[in-house]
Amino acid sequence: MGQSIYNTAAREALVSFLASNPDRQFTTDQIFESLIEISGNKNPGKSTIYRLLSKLCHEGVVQRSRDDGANYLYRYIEEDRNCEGHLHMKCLGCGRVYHLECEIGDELMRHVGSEHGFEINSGLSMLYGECGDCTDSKKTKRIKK
Amino acid sequence: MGQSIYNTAAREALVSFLASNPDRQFTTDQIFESLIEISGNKNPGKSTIYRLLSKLCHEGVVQRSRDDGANYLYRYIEEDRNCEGHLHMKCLGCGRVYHLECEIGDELMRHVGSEHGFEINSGLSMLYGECGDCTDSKKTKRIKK
DNA sequence: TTGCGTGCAAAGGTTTTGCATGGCA
DNA sequence: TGCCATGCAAAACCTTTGCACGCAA
Repeated sequence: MGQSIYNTAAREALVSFLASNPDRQFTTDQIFESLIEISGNKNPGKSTIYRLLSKLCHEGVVQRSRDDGANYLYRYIEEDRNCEGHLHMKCLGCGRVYHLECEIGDELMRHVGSEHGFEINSGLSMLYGECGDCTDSKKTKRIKK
Repeated sequence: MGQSIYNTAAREALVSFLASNPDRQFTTDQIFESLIEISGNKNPGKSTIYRLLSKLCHEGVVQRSRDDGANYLYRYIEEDRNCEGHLHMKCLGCGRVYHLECEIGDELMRHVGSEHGFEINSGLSMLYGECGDCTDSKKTKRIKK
């Protein structure tokens, strides 16, 4: 039924790149450029990357999403992490995704479910904002002026 | 400085359609088809719709966003409603957007800000899931079988 | 009458697909 | 050896833009 997966150079390069940045999302262009840096002149072609990303999504290795921006975003899903149960927050400054593994998140989902009749799918939901690192670096810049 | 706005048939048709569904998001294709139904053979062209939607976003009348899906989504912003302060939940079944104007949402944003250093932008954030109406209709269908 | 709005067609950019070849198991 | 993967180019798709004409104010 399911097709077998071949371990090729392109697949390995892509997965290892994404896996080394598990809390970041990348556009396809960012992926292309990064793989050129890593693989040199033997980098995989664009259609290969598109096809691999599509397969990895089906395999549950990678999550595809989209901002308000133009293009798709891909993020590696850590194997030992079940992201189904908690909410995520994405920093609009640096693009990092933070896991809200905290009682307040569960509480919100429970409350919304029981009081408002709305069952939140935490895996698909995303809160956008600015993380502490980015807020701090902005402050630093402001002081420097 | 700012350009003046002309009240044309196309603009009126588009705004009145979106305004009559303030809690729904539409793709451009859905908008095209709806305007054809409403306006008949004198419906506005696609480029006009695209240009109008772009202008309406700048005017703050419409909000543009994107799901995991392929295309842009547009939603009318109710005039008497300030959506900056609260979170939104979108039903994956019917596409409606619900406003979480509730203490628990504020609490989560405060907590995340003070405890995790992450400042949530509520206007851009979206929680996905299934609303009560859709859950109920599923149950009904199940019983009917 | 002025300047914005409109429609058509063409261009632009991203993603997908067809086909012949290459490579893993 | 049998499939799957790859690369190139072409196609498909959504969105934007140029240009001439139409229309609101």
